[in-house]
Amino acid sequence: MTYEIQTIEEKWQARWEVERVFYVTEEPDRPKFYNLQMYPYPSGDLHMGHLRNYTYVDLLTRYRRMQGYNVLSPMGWDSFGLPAENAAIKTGIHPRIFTEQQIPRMKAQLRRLGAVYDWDRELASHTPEYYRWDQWLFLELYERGLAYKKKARVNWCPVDQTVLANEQVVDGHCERCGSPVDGRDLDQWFFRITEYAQRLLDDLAALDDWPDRVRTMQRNWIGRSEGCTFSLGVEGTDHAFDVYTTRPDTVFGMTFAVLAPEHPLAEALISGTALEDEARAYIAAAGRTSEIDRQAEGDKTGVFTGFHAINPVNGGRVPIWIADYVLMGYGTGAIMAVPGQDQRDWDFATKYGIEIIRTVQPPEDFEGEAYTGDGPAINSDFLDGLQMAEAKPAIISWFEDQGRGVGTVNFRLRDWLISRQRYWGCPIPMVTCPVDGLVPIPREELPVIHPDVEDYSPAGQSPLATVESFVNTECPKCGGPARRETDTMDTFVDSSWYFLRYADADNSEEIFDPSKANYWMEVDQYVGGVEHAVLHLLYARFITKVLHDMGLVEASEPFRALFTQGMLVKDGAKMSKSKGNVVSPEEYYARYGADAIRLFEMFIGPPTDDAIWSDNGVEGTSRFLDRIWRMATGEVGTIEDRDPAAADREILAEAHRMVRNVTEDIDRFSFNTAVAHLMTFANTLQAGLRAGLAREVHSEAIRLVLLLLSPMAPHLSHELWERLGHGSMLATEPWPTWNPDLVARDVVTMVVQVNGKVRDRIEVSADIDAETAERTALASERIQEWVEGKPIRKVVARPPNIVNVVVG
RNA sequence: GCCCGGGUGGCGAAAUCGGUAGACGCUGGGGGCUUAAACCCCCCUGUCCGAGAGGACGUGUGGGUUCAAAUCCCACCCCGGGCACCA
Repeated sequence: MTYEIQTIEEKWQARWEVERVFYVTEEPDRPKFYNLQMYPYPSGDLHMGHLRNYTYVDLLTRYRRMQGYNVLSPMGWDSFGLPAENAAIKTGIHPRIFTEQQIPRMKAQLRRLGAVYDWDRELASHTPEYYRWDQWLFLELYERGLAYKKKARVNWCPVDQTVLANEQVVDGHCERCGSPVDGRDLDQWFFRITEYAQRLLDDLAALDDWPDRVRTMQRNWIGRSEGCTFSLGVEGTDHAFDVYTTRPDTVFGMTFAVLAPEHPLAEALISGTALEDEARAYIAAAGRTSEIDRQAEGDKTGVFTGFHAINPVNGGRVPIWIADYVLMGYGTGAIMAVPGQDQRDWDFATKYGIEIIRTVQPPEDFEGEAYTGDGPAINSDFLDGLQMAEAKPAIISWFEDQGRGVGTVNFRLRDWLISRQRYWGCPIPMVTCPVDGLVPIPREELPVIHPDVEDYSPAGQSPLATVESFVNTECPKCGGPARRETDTMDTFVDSSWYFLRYADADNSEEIFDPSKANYWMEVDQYVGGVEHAVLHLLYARFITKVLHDMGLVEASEPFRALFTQGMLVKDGAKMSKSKGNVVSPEEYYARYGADAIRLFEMFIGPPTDDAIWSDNGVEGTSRFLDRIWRMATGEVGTIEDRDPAAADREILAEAHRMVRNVTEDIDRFSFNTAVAHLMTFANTLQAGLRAGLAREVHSEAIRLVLLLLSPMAPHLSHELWERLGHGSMLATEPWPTWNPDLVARDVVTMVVQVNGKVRDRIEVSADIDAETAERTALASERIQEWVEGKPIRKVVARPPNIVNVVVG
């Protein structure tokens, strides 16, 4: 080893910190760049997969800094949550103690990688200084009617013993622990995200620096649909119920109607009838089944109520059924069933022998299933002959004229359930008073600190409920005895505004100073995993819009550009502690140093793709860095004190091409090819040095290499920069520019094809015109051999790159 | 089922606008340096034919458009992800 990696890395890590190179304040006259990674849970140990992501962000921080931006790159901890709590249950150690042991370890590991942050802005969501503003935010939402408590069927994780938001249920299983989720009816707190559904949908359109994939996922999750809600009367009673449909044009084909088992009318209708027992048994069975078990498509069940509804368009009698394929939580919890035009209704009708009427003309030979395609309408009276796009507005107008229905919009997005029956989260600042009902804690009493408990184990209710001194309190309104809310908030509440807090992390008077937030927001580049596409990223957009509406921040979207990095894969699985396939960086730090690891992580493949870890890849980037060191320090070839010759000037031109290529590649997040361009130039430079290189060209080439390398391999670049006598700190140097005159080529290789196959390559002047190119190509002996004896049909010349001769 | 991605050497990959397929790196092979080894340096490394010059083939499969297709169009196969009884 020609240099002491460990010593150098420690030296520069210390200097960046001591000289506060990456600590920033608002400077209104400078362009700012807010560079942010999703703040991590402080798990303690970083593996190679984490390092990849931290390196991307650090690279961008350093790159934008050199480009002259006032770069904010803060770091903090998503420190509430289940891992600390589960550790506490096992060991009895307080989650706070556990968490606060992990944080310094994580910090040390980030420093070890050479990642730089403005640590003055460090925050941790488990601290009262932070979560008092969660509570403040909750109260603001409560007062605006955006936080409310209601009894609802919720997703219950039997292992974690807590409720989950819809977004946290994946394939019917708990997103965290993977166990199957049950249904439960509980009194829970919700945030009214549905009120923002349309805005959350509309504003997606402007987020064009987000991956389409994420935008599509959010669009689907929000799930806007346009249709019609109309009322069905129940024959022989005063009852009526609303149904929602996206296909009102098929209303003439309704042959039955369905109520969800939980629909209030279901109980009212069956009560006291002959079918009562059977129907009640069905409803009870459905109630025990979770929504997940109900999702067995094709195996639909239901029970007839004995009642009929009247079709408003033609007075037809249709039976009313109760079936669990209709969900109470969407639309009106009741539907008109049109088996001819809807496959689910078709399946149900077929099973129970219900009549099927087609109201849209299916293609010839189409039978045996519902036809869901476009018109023309048939069997539909005044709609006959219309296509779907004409029939829908026509029938909606008819309903509206009759006063029986109205065009409506529905969203699949449900309100965000934020209550959690767990200890290690932010307490909800509310009390329940027997006199005054739900009463908010006054703001001046915040934060509501959660007390220590004996037992962290969840038991169907929050462990906080076992602490009498916490639960029993006074009503802030009447002073009488009252009970505190013992649920805590979903940790996604913490993470839905932390990026605003970074703008003003120490503020003890307000959640943040709007003028500071307005300087830094929006986040210019956000980096994180795609797994948050409909969780964190949707919640953060929602809360940002609420804070915008409160007048606290001008931005109505939090993240201008989003970059979702791929995962690191080993042995066919994502690198993770639970899979037992993590590669610890320690050994690699010791053998190759942080720079070689960073460079390999950048070189391994496209950053948005998953990448497969290979043990000897670091070897390659380490060799490259060693070579740079030797070339910079004059250990390779000969450096000659003379004026540059043609060969030297060509190497300088190549250096400038490297500057252009690397810059353009970093700008388009193609870090792997940026590294490749540095390697390509190193090969050129090495050949030049072996042949003998003019000193001034050597110096300039090395200067450019170090500037370009510094965001990726900062330690080695800084050390060489200093040793070569530059008095400045490399990190604060301006990013290099390239000279277009040098980059331009005088002579290029022109490819000559015959019938599309490459037959010759000719060196030509770069400004060759089409006619000369054609003449030159045809003059080539090799081309003449291929053309000989055949008529030339056509010559396509695209100077200076290609000429294609078409013969025969 | 619907909606997105993707499929290129032994491996990771590149090809930014339809214009030299395989840059760069890894692995492997040959050679140099060395008493020897490591490091380092040079050469080769898509498949097939050929002593070589060179030629044929080649980007999941089958068609098509074009002077020219990894790239565009149609159909299909496979892999990954998202949504999924949302009326």
